[in-house]
Amino acid sequence: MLRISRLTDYGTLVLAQLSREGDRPTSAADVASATGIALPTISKLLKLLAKAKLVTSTRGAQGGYRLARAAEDISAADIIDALEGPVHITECSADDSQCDFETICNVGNAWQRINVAIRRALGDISLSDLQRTSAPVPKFEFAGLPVNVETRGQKNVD
Amino acid sequence: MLRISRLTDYGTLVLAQLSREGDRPTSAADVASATGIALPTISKLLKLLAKAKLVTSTRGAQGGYRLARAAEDISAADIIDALEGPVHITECSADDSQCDFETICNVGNAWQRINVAIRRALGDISLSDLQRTSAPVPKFEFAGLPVNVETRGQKNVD
DNA sequence: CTAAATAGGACTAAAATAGTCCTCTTTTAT
DNA sequence: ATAAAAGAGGACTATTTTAGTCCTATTTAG
Repeated sequence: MLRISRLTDYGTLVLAQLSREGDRPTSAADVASATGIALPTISKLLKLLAKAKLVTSTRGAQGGYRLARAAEDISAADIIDALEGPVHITECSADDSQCDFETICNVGNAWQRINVAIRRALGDISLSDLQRTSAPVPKFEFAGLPVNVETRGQKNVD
Repeated sequence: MLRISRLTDYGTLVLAQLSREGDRPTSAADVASATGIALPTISKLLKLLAKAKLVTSTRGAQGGYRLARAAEDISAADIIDALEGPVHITECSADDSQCDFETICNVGNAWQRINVAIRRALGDISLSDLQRTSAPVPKFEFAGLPVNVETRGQKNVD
């Protein structure tokens, strides 16, 4: 649950790689060999990322891709939006959804609001944060009580 | 993305319904008619919720289900765990996973740590919070700056 | 003993996801 | 000019996940 797709995970690797390459265009093939992910998949990812304006492309020989802006200015939410499209935490969070249980549904919009909260938090985490091994992780608060997440030593969080 | 399955959404409705019924056992059929969800589906859900110890069951005539503990003591994370099982935000967050890119992977465990953070936050939201139409929603903080989520007026959060 | 329930699990259908491939266009270098 | 290197765009297939249904066994109240 609360899962990102594998493509999004790969996409993060791809962006991190481009970030390391700096300003020169890097071809999809180079990214593929640097990451170990199959070229067609990399290619697909880069096209999606380009469409989302997270990377810019240069065609032709010596062409390739590079980050459209600094790694600090690309958020986790940007990456997710680019690669997973407009998906909602529940079906009825969609604007045009026809929730059959609307009149019965007693949970109101709580899940949706949780979704908003999560997305906001993800908007504050940058690609460069993701790249740091000891990335600062968002601190959550609920009802005024901060929940410190930095507790380590738990390997499996289920 | 960051999606809960439809079953989890239904499951929340089911639990909310049991919460309203109070202490007397309610049959799957009654929950079905109260929520408008098909009986086989309700039945499946209640079995999963029972296995996860969120509801207790009484067999036989006049039997049914009731909440195993107060709505205040059932968290959003509990519900998700019960209905979605041990799923991780990325494949390599699983304890026993064999990540082929382990040596290359430069994103470290950031996504996993984000996952921990989100789950922690969800652990602090109770079923009774979910039931309140104007449920308090978790307040997220990042790098010391609180992000207030209560901004309304945005219909679609993509 | 019978009817009302849950328990458990097998099974099917539908949908989302991942991954591959093909053809076209653009650009650089010779 | 032209060939080669690259991205653009999209169609297509296979796999996996999810949702939903159904059947049979077991338990318990009356």
